[in-house]
Amino acid sequence: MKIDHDSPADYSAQIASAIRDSIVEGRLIVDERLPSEAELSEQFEVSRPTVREALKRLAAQSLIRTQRGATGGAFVNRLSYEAAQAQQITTSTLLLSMNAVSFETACEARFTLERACAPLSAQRRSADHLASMRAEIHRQGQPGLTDEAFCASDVAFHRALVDGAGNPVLSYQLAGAVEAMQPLMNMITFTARDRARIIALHESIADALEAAEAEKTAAALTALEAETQALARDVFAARAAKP
Amino acid sequence: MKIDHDSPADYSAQIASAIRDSIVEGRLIVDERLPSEAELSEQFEVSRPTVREALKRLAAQSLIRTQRGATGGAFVNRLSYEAAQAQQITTSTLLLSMNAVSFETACEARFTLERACAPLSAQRRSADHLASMRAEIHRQGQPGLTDEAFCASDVAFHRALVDGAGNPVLSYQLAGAVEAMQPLMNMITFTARDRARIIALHESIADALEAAEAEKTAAALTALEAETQALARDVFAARAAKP
DNA sequence: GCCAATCTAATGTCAGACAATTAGATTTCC
DNA sequence: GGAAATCTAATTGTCTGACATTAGATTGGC
Repeated sequence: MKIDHDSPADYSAQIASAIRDSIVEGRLIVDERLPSEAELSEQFEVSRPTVREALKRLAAQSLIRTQRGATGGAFVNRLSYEAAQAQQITTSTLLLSMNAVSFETACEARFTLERACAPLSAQRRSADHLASMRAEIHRQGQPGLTDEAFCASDVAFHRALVDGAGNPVLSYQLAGAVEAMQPLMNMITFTARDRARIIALHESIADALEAAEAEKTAAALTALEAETQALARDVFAARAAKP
Repeated sequence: MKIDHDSPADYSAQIASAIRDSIVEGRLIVDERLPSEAELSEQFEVSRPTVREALKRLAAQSLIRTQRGATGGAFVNRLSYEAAQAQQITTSTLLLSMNAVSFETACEARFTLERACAPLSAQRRSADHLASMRAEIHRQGQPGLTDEAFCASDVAFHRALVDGAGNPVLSYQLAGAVEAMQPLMNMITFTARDRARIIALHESIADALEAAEAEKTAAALTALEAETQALARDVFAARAAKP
């Protein structure tokens, strides 16, 4: 492993790339220990701080973890579903907030993906998932709930729906889509009547899943999407009218 | 912005978190310039190398970019769809390769998500998307194509299908699901007969999209999923039988 | 007024040092 | 002889101070 000392790119970026490739392509396996920083700096013919910057880049992506002490060092990290989801959510949230993505587009994407889970979830959801969903529905009906808390509960409800599909890869993929919508949803003010309609739709979703009816679940999700889109249109129209 | 000098966590990690939060929560907006490294090291009361490690962590997530020169510095980066997709793909690929995810689970997730795109894609796909799909189908029929190239073309075909839905958020979300399957697909050896069956299904998908028939598209995708799963089962069974 | 040389502020890199942490080896005491 | 305490070595985390490199801003000459 060498780097190009004539390349315009930073050494630390090159080194990080080289190591990342080794991991992705399997030359470095999970839990394997990388050479110490001193050894790496010799191998790549750069100073230790430069190597360290490269390692920090990899640590930021959860590709490695570091440990201090005698038998310490940098180890190839097993990327857990948890860590991957967290990254997904951060990336998705930023993508939406920084690119003036319309509420409509994001909402469409989210509900399209959720509808995809409906058949699997109707077939496989456990009693636990149903219980979670019912609990969130109950919470959503509590008086005095802030809009933010209402949205958070909405997200929890939908994540239970997705998890019900019993496919961890699917859960991971959808985490970003569901969670990243929350900041957008938080821009909406929900009247009591709005909440009642949403809760009713949540109930019909939970009922359909309990009855293992995929079609009805998908239909209810479509209705909820329409409701959400209409709500957002009204809010944004009102805001545009009198700023 | 201060850090906790008594915390067990690395300073550089704390600093990176503090700045990341500022970006996510909108206190730092796109293209805004961060204080110089020297100023940051004063603010946080740490040395410059420590600040630099923190900045490299953020750069690894494409949250900031740095520029040298007199008016240089670190700037909040607009997270582009491209960069976000690239991250998504890396994360998804690693997640699958490191967690012994079964072919079955990954394949199910991928096709479930793709089926979700079928209605939108049938409605909105442009001539360009159809042309891309036809071109990939043609390539897949070429004799002498390696298995790897066949898989790559398969991925390109499916990405065209997803892009046809005309929702960039959806395209971004699915990029990971589609691309991360490639290494798993590459473990399969495709006989001429296998390829012919897959190509026929690709053609029926393209036909259905051209005719704007959402149901048929979804059905063809389901058939392709069944075909792929069967193929994988055979390959893995044969490999288990005589290692 | 325009162009080239210079200035300047910022990041990129280096060298060397010390502190903190931790596992394992060694020693000491019972 | 065994267990607890201590020591040692390896490694990461951090600091200081310096120099190199880059690219915009400034200034001077014509």
